[in-house]
Amino acid sequence: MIDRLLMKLRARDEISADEEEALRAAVGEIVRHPADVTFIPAGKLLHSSTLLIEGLIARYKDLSNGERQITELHVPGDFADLHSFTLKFLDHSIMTVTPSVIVQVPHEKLQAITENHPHLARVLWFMTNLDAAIHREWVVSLGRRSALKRTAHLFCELQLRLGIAGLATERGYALPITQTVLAECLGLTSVHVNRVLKELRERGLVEFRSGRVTILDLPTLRRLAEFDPAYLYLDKRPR
Amino acid sequence: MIDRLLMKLRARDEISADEEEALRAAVGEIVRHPADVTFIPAGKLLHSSTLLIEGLIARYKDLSNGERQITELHVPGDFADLHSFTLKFLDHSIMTVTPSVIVQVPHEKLQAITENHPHLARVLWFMTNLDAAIHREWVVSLGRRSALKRTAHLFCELQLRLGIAGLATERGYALPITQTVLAECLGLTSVHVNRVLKELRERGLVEFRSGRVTILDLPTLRRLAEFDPAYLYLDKRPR
DNA sequence: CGCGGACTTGATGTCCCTCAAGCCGCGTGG
DNA sequence: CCACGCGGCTTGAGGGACATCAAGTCCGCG
Repeated sequence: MIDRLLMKLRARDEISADEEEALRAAVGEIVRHPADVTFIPAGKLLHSSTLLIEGLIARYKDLSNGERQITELHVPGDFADLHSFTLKFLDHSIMTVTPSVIVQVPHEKLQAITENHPHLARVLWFMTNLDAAIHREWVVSLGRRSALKRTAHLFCELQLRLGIAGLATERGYALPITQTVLAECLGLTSVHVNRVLKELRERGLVEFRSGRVTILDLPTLRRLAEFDPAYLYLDKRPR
Repeated sequence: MIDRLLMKLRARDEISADEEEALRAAVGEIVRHPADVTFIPAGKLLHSSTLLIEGLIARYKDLSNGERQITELHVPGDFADLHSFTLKFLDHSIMTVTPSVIVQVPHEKLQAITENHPHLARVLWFMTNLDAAIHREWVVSLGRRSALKRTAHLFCELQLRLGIAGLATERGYALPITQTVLAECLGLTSVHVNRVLKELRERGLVEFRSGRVTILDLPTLRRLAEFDPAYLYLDKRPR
């Protein structure tokens, strides 16, 4: 059940059998949500963190004019709100993008981990810092990259992150989301996302159709996006 | 020396005398840097974290065309790279924006804190999560707010964050940076920042001149920016 | 006194938004 | 079985926000 989490962690650091056991012992029962459900509203007091097992979920903020900005897209193996352990409530909401399977990890179990497994605690801290690194890359994309490069960059990021979880190859991956959701990630309108997707397709770089990303030319796609995976910290050194 | 850090922490949680002592014992010697110096380049292996005592420093990423995006602006009392404790190296660089005074906190001292002061460790973890929350708000600004609102929002954010450190009032604060640096925070050109500043001034909301932000009408400024300070977590509850 | 960096302003250009229409696939119900 | 509605996708025309290019001003400093 926590296999994808372990894959994600072990892509960055050693996790002992003992630590693995501690993680397994920490997870609660399985919960299923249909698509498009906000299951954690901003500001709500939280007592557990959400580990995504299957599906796609998004962190987002609403604006007064009804627009929405997604601040991070989560893939299986991600903690969607590990940071709620120290924050207690969130400044943003969390919704399912596709039908999803999650498990809850009570904060008291996390607390126990911080007390009994200092290295694992550091790894968990690292995971929240990894989210922050992803945020920073999105800041750069939104601030300085054109719509085309920004979209290409997101496809590159998801290819790597899903790849770690065993859910993507160099050829592509399932991404069953609408162009509107994509637009909410990219700070664009769905109309413009549509035009950008057309151009990426016509350039022979990547195709996004019927819930699937098909990568046609990864090297060129990465060059276009100026994609440097360093921010995903996919090296293995002690944390 | 770490007074502003303590102010920042105590705006969010109780810090015991014991914990205060542990923090004081952790800081190394004082270092001074002139303005506009990158003292932590991206990718460099780090063995200590940087606490800003005086001045302004920025986290930023360079792009291939020579442009730059600042991902966070740090004020006195902020750790600029507390996250390097778990990341080991950074995905971005850190530079001084104004002449600055910093102290280094060796990672081994942070490690000792995590082992001997679990609550303080949680507070430090919280601090890195607070940075992530600020990143998210910048994502929202860059993705969905107009240049005018975005600029107003940044002035509101800095007013609060500097206020906690005792460096701002409701009337304004020192911000000795150029319009170009402001533009690098806001994902704009300095030319357009200039026009935006003019409009904010003419609307009677805020004035930015000769290194100082003078707030003329804080309530209206906040309303324009749709500024909701929840993301700065300025309530006091146990972490 | 002259130089350079920061700021300011105007003219023009472009990227992306807005508005609008049409299409397609799918589920629902007569 | 087809009509219809609806959400998602697609495309065109026009507009607006911000970028680019280009001067020119202001001011501190050697």
